[in-house]
Amino acid sequence: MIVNIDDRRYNAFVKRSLDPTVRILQALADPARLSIVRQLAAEGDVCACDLACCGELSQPTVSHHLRVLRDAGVVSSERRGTWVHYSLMPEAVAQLRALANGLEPAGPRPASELGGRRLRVLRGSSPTA
Amino acid sequence: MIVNIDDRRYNAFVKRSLDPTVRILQALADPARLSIVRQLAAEGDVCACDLACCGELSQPTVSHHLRVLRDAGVVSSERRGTWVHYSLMPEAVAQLRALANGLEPAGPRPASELGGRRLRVLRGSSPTA
DNA sequence: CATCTATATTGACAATCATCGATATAGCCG
DNA sequence: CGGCTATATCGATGATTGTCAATATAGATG
Repeated sequence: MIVNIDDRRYNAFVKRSLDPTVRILQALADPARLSIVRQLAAEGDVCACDLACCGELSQPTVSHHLRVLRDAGVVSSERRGTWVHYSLMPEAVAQLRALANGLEPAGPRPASELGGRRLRVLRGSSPTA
Repeated sequence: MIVNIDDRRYNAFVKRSLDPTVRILQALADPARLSIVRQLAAEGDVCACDLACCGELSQPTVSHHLRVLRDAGVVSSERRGTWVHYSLMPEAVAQLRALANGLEPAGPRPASELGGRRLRVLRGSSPTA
């Protein structure tokens, strides 16, 4: 495979598309989409035509947001006749909760435990000292 | 104030910048920034020069990400001599946890309870019927 | 089949973003 | 002061995104 971009950009690209937690966060990081997700959480199973954000955004835009959410695994869709009903995927919520848990007060620990390395060897004393 | 954009775009703009939860999600929705935040959660108080992502990204890019995180209230910074130490803000984690809690299994409820409205009045039977 | 409604797709466009190199600022030390 | 290190800012650039109007698709119904 021949790629015309340098390794840094390529690594950033791969990283961006692969981490499922980042995919979920990206899907939620929009006011309209977060609003949709909140409504789905509150009402459980909502027809696309009943989404509140429809009042502010055009129909194609809402459809686009729903696709982003589905592609990220945040919502699932089911066709019922003419209508399409959307619901929140519990796995996505679990993933979000897991993230919040993982960010919880691990508290400061001596850096020596963690084997951290820095860019260059420093002359003076370590900043952690 | 004279604005040259239509109301929809303006509302979207206002919404985007105001909701603090969205601001936090936007800050976290990047592989490099999530990696930084995870390292801060694990190590508690990290000098910028000890951030692992420094190995993959240029120094200005890391600095940019740290600014985004600080502007969103996700991290705080403290200068110690030559170095700047970053740490996670507990309020941001709490906000994330609150979001996950709010998205928890509210379960399906009859739409009539919620007073939902739809775009147009339908001819046939309601999709929720 | 014809028509209507709900939803999705396409194509375009402006805005935002992630990234970098170059450069500036700030603190340490000899 | 002068050089060195750590960090921030600037300016540019290519990629991504949010939005819309126009159009297409799909199911129901007459």
